[in-house]
Amino acid sequence: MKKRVTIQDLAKELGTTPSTVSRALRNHAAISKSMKKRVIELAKKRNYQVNAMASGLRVGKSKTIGVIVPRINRDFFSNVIAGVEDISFESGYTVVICQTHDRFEKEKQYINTLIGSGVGGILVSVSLETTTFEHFDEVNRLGIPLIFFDRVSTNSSINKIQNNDKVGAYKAVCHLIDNGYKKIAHFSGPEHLNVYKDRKDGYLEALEKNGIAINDAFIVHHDLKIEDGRKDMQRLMESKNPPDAIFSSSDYSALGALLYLKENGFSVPNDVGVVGYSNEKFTALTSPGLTSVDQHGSEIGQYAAKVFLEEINNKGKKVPRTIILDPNLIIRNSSNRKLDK
Amino acid sequence: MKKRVTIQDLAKELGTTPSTVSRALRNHAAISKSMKKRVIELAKKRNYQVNAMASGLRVGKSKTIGVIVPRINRDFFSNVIAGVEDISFESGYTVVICQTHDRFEKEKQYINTLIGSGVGGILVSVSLETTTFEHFDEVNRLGIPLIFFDRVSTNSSINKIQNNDKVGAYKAVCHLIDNGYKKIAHFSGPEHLNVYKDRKDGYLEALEKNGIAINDAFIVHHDLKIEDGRKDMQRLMESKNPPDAIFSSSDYSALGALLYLKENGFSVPNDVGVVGYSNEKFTALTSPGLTSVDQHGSEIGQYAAKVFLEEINNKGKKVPRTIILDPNLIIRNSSNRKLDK
DNA sequence: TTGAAAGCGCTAACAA
DNA sequence: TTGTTAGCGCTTTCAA
Repeated sequence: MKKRVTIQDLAKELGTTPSTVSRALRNHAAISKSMKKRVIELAKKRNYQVNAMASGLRVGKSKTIGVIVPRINRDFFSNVIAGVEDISFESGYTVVICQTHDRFEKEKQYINTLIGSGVGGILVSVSLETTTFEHFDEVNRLGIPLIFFDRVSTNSSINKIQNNDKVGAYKAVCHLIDNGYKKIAHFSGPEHLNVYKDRKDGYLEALEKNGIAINDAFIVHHDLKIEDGRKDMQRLMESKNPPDAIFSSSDYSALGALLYLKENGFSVPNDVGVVGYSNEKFTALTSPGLTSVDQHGSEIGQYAAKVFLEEINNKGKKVPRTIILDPNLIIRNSSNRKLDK
Repeated sequence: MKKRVTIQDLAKELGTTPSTVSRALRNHAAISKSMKKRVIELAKKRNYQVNAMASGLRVGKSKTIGVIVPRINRDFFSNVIAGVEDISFESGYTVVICQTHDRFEKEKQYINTLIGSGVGGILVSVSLETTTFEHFDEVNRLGIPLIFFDRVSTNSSINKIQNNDKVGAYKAVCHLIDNGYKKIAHFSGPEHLNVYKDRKDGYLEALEKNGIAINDAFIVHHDLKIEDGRKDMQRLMESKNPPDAIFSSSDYSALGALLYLKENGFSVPNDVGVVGYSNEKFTALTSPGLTSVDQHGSEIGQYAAKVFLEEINNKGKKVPRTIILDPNLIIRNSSNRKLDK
């Protein structure tokens, strides 16, 4: 169990000093070509690996980006992460992935851990349970670049990368209306999260614009899990006035609804239309395929990383950026009804 | 943009020294109760966060575990990660997740980055492209605990947590035979990976034990993606001697096969039976549901983290552990044929 | 173009 | 039970 090779070891072996080696390794302008060559060759030969803790301690931060997401096994978030990795890799940043499992406490802990580990910046999509944002104060106080994506803080003076969820929902509901559905219910999540609020607004606007009265009984708030969708679909279908379509803010509760309907003899899309949100991979595999809204995960991740790099480069200047993408409706058979004219 | 609070700040404010504060924060036995109380209270009040870079530099390593997986959006791997998080969290370790996207180069880079960042240990499931293991030499040389899981090195003197893939495959193929399938083809991955080799061995053994001749044309090696499964299923079905069932080492290529069959008028399971591997969530959602083999992702992750913690505690003593779990066959309709007697 | 020296924040051996 | 001191490996200012 030998010790790791340090800059000192290299300097000694080359008959020079740590500062020169350090500069050579980082391609400093003042170092001669020949010295750089010697240093880099020896470093490779000795399998030298820069000690990120020492370097980070010295410069006050490390070359890592922390990404905090609710869950990594959602296609949207894993696409975001891949997008972040693409961009940050080119600039020599390592991505540290943290999943909160939608718990507020976990989110706070990760923020503190990331601060403590000296991350260069933090990209975050907040947990379902997050209603307050004081835990980000310290990040700002320390001047650590902070970029929200998807589920963002309502504070306007922050960096955020979002989908236009209202437009996504609007497109989805108009599509249902175009297919002849008139009694469209909606599964929504906690309203303190912008994404669910905006999708609900899109739903409401689509109904209004098309002259369809809003029925409060058709608006259901739950945690958007498969079982939530199943249970609430059952409740709605067993009610006196059942809906003829469901627009869910999540593919998961849409899936629950779809499963309930199929298991109970309803035809989808003929009896009931179903539309989800996020375009999870499984939406292409259900029978019928589940219409959904694609959120450009990879692009969101790339933008988030780019905004981070901008912040790093314009250090000092604070010009919060907001980037909003228009999501795409992906039409599958769960909502594609043959209209009987 | 104020500086972060340090141990020195706390010491000054309390009229004591950094070492006392440091010890109090880590609950050192020699510090009085009253001092601990004062320190901890002030730390909380000032929102003190230990500087992991300074601490790590001092003790030679950080309280993080690096987990390297091929992809985070596979249910198996995200379950493993959740398992690792469960255990390591209790011991104050942070989990750093790295995905190689099945690239050897990425794997090497992450190993070096993790070494450089001073991780306490590394848990790894190697990439599809990994055929050599020299990139782990430095990890061992530095005495950093290294635990392989699922896709492991063939070296015997290492820690590894695995499923018994041979048994999993054996169960799957026997199940097909029990359902009357006689011409069972197999999709396999690169043979240098233990998991694919073992699953193939299980497949071969099941055929032999049941007196079914092995047909080399039924054994297909590819990259196990959806498109691979689709293409090779087409090739097999269009051949002179098509199979009546497929056992795939991956749910993804099994899905490809299933889609091809459905799109081309074959009945699954009546004409052709299909069994996959890994019990991805989507296997419950296809029509028919895809029979698959569950690999206990969460348990694997928990064991891996536990073995890591053991290594840390028995520092010096090297007693490589091997833990092998028996996977479960999850029977769904893609292989559940009504036998016509 | 290179070197000397200081110090980032923390921990631990040794001292009191 | 607490304090003093040195130093982990690196970067950077200042000097040469």
